[in-house]
Amino acid sequence: MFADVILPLPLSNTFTYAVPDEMNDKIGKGYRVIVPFGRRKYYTAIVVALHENEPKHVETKEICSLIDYHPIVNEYQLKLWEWISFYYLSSLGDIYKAATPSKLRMESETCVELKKTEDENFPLTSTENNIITYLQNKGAAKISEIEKNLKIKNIFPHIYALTGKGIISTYETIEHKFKPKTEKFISLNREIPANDIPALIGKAKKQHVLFEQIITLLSEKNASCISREEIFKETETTASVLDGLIKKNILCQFTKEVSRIAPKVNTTRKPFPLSERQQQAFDEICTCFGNKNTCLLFGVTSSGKTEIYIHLIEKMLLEKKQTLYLVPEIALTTQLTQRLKVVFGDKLGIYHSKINDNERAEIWHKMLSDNPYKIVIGVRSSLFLPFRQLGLIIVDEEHENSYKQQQVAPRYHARDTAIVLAQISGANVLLGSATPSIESFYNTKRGKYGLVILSKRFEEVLMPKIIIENTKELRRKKKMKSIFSPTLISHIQQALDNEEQVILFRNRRGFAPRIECKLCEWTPKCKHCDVTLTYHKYRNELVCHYCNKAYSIPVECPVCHEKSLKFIGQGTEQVEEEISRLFPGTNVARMDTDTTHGKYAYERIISDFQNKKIRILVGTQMVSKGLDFDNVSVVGIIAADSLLNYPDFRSHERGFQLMMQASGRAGRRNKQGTVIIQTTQPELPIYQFIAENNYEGFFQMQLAERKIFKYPPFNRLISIELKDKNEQRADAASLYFADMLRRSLKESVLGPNKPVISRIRSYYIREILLKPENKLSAKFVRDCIRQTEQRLREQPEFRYVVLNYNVDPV
DNA sequence: AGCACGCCGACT
DNA sequence: GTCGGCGTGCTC
Repeated sequence: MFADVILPLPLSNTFTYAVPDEMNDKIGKGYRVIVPFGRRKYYTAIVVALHENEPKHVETKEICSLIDYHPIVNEYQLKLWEWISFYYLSSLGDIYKAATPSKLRMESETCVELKKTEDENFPLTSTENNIITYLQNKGAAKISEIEKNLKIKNIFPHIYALTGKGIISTYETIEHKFKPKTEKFISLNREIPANDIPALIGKAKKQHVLFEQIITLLSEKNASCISREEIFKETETTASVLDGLIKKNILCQFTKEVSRIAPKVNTTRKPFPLSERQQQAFDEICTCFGNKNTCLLFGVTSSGKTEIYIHLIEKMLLEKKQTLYLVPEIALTTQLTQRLKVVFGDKLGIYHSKINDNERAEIWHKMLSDNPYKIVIGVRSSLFLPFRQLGLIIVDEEHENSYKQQQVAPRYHARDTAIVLAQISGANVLLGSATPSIESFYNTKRGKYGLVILSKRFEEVLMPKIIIENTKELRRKKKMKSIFSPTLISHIQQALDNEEQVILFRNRRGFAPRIECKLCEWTPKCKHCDVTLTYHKYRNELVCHYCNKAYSIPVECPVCHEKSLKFIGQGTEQVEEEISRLFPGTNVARMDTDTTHGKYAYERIISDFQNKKIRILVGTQMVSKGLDFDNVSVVGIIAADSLLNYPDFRSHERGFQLMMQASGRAGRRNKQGTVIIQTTQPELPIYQFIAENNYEGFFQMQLAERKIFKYPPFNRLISIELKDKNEQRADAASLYFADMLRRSLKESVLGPNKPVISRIRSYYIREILLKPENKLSAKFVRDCIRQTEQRLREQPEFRYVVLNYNVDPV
């Protein structure tokens, strides 16, 4: 028998291995196996097919070992992988890597050991001697470990040389990366009668105290054992006192496997009853699922969407089906998870980027077990978990661009992938948003998705008042004394006087977007990327936001030697500084990627703001996402133009969503909030739509534009990126590619173009944009692309040009 | 992706 | 002469 397997490498094809006879009746689809690949590497592969067709032209190797007794990836998942690979033009290996926790994929490590000591017949180099000394001290060691500890670059030739001389030998080890977590537990020694204990402890006072405390703790918990950690937490004792009792055999210590994901608290409440309007929406959603797969819940901010989700999940539980609740990375806050946790307790699993890999593996195993999570709340990648009985996928904030993986393959969109996963597993999808994406709303218009609307805020909280400030006019009249308009300043003052809070937006981090020479307008750029550098005041450095390289501030202009350089534009840092200057003594905090690096930094800022320790919060888009504050009365958008001026057809959609979401932060019960938008182009229709809270109008305007310019949802979009360190080669390859592609896809091929940022990390980039009409089948378009890729690779000079596809870029 | 192999320039 | 860098090719 032969098995086709997927390897965790960016290779598009599967590889065929011979199944050893003794594995014949144990192996199956979705099982993990260890296979040799290449000269000396072993990988964890996934079996995707079993058959009897011996591959021609290549000799098969044998599978070394079978890891599982049950499939670790089910049929539904493999189907989903296939679809992603096809639709997003990515390799199965990349998908396998993105889908599974790395702890489930062990890899081989070559170890070396000493066979005999030095032989005079062979003189040794100094590096070789170092290796031998290391092995004499350590015994056997992994090659990677020697390489790291002795700081040897490219160690393999040395290892070969030593093997050749017969001094060392090598062997392979495969490490199980996933280790269950263990903790040390303490219990009483039942064999000693309670009466004897005081005598046994003798005159050790602290031990007496501790012993009594442990007895109390055990009876409180009604348990027979307690972890060491907990003893130290609950009492004032030290390890030596505890160990004293263990030594006297009064207490027993043992190791126990514990779960990393076990919930610490487990209180549950019943879901709150729905309001009349919520109940109506709930019923409409259920009816909609009767004849449609997907439904869009269009509900303004704080209209109580979450409570409706909770009731839908409850319904799924009754039907014994699982729910996946997808949220954008940034929105997965303790606020939301706590709210679900109190209702669903340990039926709920949480899956996001900050949990470590051991926890991920544990969640995966739990999903495979007989008692899987009934509900998983998670980010993009939780789509890949092994659900068994998926009934519902909720995609909250469905318009969020962060649902699309952009940087690395597979570049999939979680919302669209969720819809496919639901089709495969017979589930429904509920999309939720206050500002739906143009695509999704269009899909409701043409009847593909159902639509349910919640137009009132929960408990009659008023929609905020929106003021559009013309900063160009104000500047001309010399009324702008800072980066804030007088109206904004007076509103902030008023809010502070009323003990209310303020949020200020600036869609750019750093102090000033760039610096410029006063005389010749020279601007410093990154050496490796084609972008201007951003000035960060607190670090006193210029930083490239593409590759993160930092530069020191130039003393003078290298072109004209002028000594004075000026700052152009304002970033969040400058907004923070200005506000502190204008309102001295007020607590101001800044939230952007620079201030939220630590593990809890983000949470800390949020909770400080909630506890009103912070009065004014300055930040990038981060502050607009999925947070509920009940005391914010003023939201200021400092430079709205910068949201709209991107050379991208989606910039207005994004700007609209961002400003609407930001407005949603303002307002509290019984009091209308105020949103102040500062712009130099108040005449743009988008501002009118925002001020009137008119989504439909904005949607119609966008739709008309997209139709004219052939953008989604009327045409599809695939961006093809070609990269090379040699600019001429990048040019030639992209021209060749575009010409070849035009033969089959004609005028839907645009470019090649030099992108706005045409060089990143020393790679020259060219972009070809494909706008195939909707009537062309996805298969036809992808076949054309794959064929063209093959032609390109047949040209020797283009073999190593880097090629990336981005299907449905956002 | 890794890793080997082969070619080339540059140092003890 | 050998060390280390980089281009090329292959992995069932």
